[in-house]
Amino acid sequence: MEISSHQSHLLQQLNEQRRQDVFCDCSILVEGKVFKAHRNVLFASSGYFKMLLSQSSKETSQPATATFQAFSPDTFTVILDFVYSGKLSLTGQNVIEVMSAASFLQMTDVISVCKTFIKSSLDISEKEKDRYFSLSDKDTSSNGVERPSFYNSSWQEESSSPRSHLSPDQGPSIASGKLWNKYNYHAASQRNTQQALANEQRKDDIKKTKHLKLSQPSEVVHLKSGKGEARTSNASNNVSQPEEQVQIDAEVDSAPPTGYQYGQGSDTTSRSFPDDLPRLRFKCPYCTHVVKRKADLKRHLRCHTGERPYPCQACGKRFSRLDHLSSHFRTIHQACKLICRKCKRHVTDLTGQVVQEGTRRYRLCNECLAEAGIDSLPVDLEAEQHCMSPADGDKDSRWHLSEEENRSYVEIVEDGSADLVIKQVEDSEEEEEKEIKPNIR
DNA sequence: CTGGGGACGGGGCCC
DNA sequence: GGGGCCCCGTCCCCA
Repeated sequence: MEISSHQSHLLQQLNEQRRQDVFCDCSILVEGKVFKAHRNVLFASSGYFKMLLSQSSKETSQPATATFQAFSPDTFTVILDFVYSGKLSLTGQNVIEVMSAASFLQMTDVISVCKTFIKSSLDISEKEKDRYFSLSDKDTSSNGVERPSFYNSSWQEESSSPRSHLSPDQGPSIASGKLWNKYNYHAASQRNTQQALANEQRKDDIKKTKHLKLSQPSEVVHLKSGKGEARTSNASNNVSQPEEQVQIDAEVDSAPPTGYQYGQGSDTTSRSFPDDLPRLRFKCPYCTHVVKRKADLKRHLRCHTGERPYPCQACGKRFSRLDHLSSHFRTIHQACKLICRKCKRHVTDLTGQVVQEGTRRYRLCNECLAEAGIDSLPVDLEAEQHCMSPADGDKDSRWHLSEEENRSYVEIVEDGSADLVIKQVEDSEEEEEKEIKPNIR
């Protein structure tokens, strides 16, 4: 017979004990603020504490102490409240730091919840989501491509040293292995619930995976994109992880590095920062990347979550960043490069024309145009209309041309290629920008 | 095999 | 502080 209320009652009691400092045998110092807790509870809730406390378990007579300055007391309050109540008080303001702290403390459940929170908070209109998902649905069943896992190494890098002497074969400690499996489970289930990624995404993922497998910089530590991920993929080869971590942090905390220790040497229980260390960094919970601004982290997180909130209205391709979309749009659909695609010569409005191929546009100089013999072909408005339609057929996301632009069109369709259209260059590029930009959001 | 084009991630700057 | 934009480096694909 099972009494369902027992667990919550027990947790309530423990929480009560914590509040009243009864039987608390553990102190956590976060930026000067002391939190009291029970080592049993911490041990059961956090991979970090599990490691930490198992390390100091021999000295149970001594009250355990941990010091953190990697996150704020407010953040730790949220974490600790979760530990003792199962309730996570997330807000748009604290989610990044809570996730970062959870990552440090190896609390995969919290990370998962934060992830979900961030996903749902990302500024994606429902319409776009629907579009995205309808695109993705086609491919859901076949989306068997495993996305690279980044947390594994993050764990190992952040698991400050007690187990770092393990040989690569041994992999993470038993505890971490557990966590890792659990995390995989979450990641997989989340992937299912958040819908599969579109074809394009899959392709990118495959690319990433390939990339990860190819890159094996085992010693050099970079904070650059790709490298960090590559390193994370190389988790089995992590004998030098602690050193890397130190190097990363030294690099990250460009402010006086002296006195800043993180997971090295025997002092695994504390991280000492200079008091005046500027808190100008946001650590990615998935990899070792650290950025200066929260907005940059938000941007960076998309490369892990696969979020692509910016669809190209012309071809349907989705981008994780608006500037990449803009760049793509200018390059592919606006023929912004004043270079003849064939002879690579500089072209102007007078010396060249814009050629359209499907939704793609580029420039050709008049000579190459004549050479190609496509200046005497009939106009095919229907084909033009067709190729102007967005790839996914979303009527609301038409990418239109300005009235002026349409007026100035001289569309010529090449024989056998219904998509080839030529437009006389007016080079009202600034106007094009004005006209089209609002649509690319 | 190689070079070009495009995608993409990071950093920095400006507003 | 955040968004937008630009530049740069890297990677991948393809002709």
